Amino acid sequence: MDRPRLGRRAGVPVRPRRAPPGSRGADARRRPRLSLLRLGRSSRRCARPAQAEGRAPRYDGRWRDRPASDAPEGRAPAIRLKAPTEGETVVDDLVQGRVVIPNKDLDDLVLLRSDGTPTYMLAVVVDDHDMGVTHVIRGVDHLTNAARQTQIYQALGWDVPKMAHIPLIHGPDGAKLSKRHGALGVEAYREMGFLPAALRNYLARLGWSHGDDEIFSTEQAVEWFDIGSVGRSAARFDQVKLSNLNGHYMRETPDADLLAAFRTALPFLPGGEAAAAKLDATGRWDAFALALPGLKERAKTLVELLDGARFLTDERPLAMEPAAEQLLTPEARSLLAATHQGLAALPEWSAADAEAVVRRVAEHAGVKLGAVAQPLRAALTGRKTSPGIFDVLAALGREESLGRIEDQARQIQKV
RNA sequence: GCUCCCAUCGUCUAGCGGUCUAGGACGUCGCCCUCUCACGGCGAAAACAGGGGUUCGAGUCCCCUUGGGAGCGCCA
Repeated sequence: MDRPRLGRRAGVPVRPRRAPPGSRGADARRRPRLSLLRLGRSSRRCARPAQAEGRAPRYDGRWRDRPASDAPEGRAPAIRLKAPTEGETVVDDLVQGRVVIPNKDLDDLVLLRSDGTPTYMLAVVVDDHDMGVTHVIRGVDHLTNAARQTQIYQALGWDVPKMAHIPLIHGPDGAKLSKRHGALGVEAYREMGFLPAALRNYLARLGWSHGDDEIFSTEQAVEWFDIGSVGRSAARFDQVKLSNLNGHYMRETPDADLLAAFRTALPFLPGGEAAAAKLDATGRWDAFALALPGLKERAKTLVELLDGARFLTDERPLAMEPAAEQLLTPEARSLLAATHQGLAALPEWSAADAEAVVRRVAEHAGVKLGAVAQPLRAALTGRKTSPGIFDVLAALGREESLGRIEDQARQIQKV
């Protein structure tokens, strides 16, 4: 099989940074191969003359061509690669194309520290070679490293694996993604209520495309993906678009599956623990399941879903949002009283039957449906917006619904 | 400073010399649907960074400018 073998992700160490001197790891890694290298050695202090001018410090090669016998006594030297000074090093990159770096700009990198432990550059090369890694895919920030590592491969006489350096993702403001600019771990996206499939879909589309396809499953992405169609320019992370995509996924996910996803994500959502406890204690999960179709239509994230479902666990008497309070005029309250009467007489409790009652109340009063539905929404949810009011009625159930309506209708007397 | 990379609507992108009066998606703005908010439907505004070439013909190829980005540790 010609399956690509990928090594560690860039930046993720596979072993302790510094293996204890004499440990197997460090030793095994430096003993046999280094004899193959053309080595330079260096003094401990590397000159940093140009720092003040803003130029990066480079090894000046002071020990490069001197015999080992010249080395000062009692000083542990670092071992550097004796890199070519002429010509150029070529990285044939699957994404970046043919990248040519002049050798004069690459200095002799350290292979072994003065304490004998290998550096990242050496370790990666040796490791990848030992593991039979065929493809190295990482961010463009490693492009220069690719050239340096290529030099090590060449010095060792090993085949260079295929390289692909993909663009970095930038923040919404165009600055590079940093801790301050939204560089977050996956857990953060879970806490924000994003579905894994939606996040994968969004991320896949960043810097890569398959014609005009915007929404595709992970399986399709795997099938379609082609490293060659990865672009070379950096993309900005757009959380609004992620949200839109997530909303799409929520709507498309079958209720049972979404419910399961919600339950597993709940402990990670802000206030989720408390909400879960409440849902468990009040036995309102059934109501939640009933309301889910209407709820998911209105939510872009699981966090919004949770918020939308709050009316299910709120307890009587409901706290009214100011906007909802305004809906409850004296006229509205008397309409609620009439609605309560009609609803209470219902032999069956269903969304359809409730709708018939409410429409009849509106008709008799000579008002539009909204004039009854809006106050009803306020009474039932304490808010100005919610899923369809008949679905709310159905989800809440007869007893709770009538109780909440009564709470508000009753206040007519007080006015 | 040196080296390398990038450049199409606000954003993600399609485009791989003629099919581009530049397509799609998110966002924005209208209209419709409607018990609210959403969803959905319809429609609109919105881009080839600038300048030189090459070519019968350039968003597509080359060069320069400008603007972004990355790298330049005995860090990974």
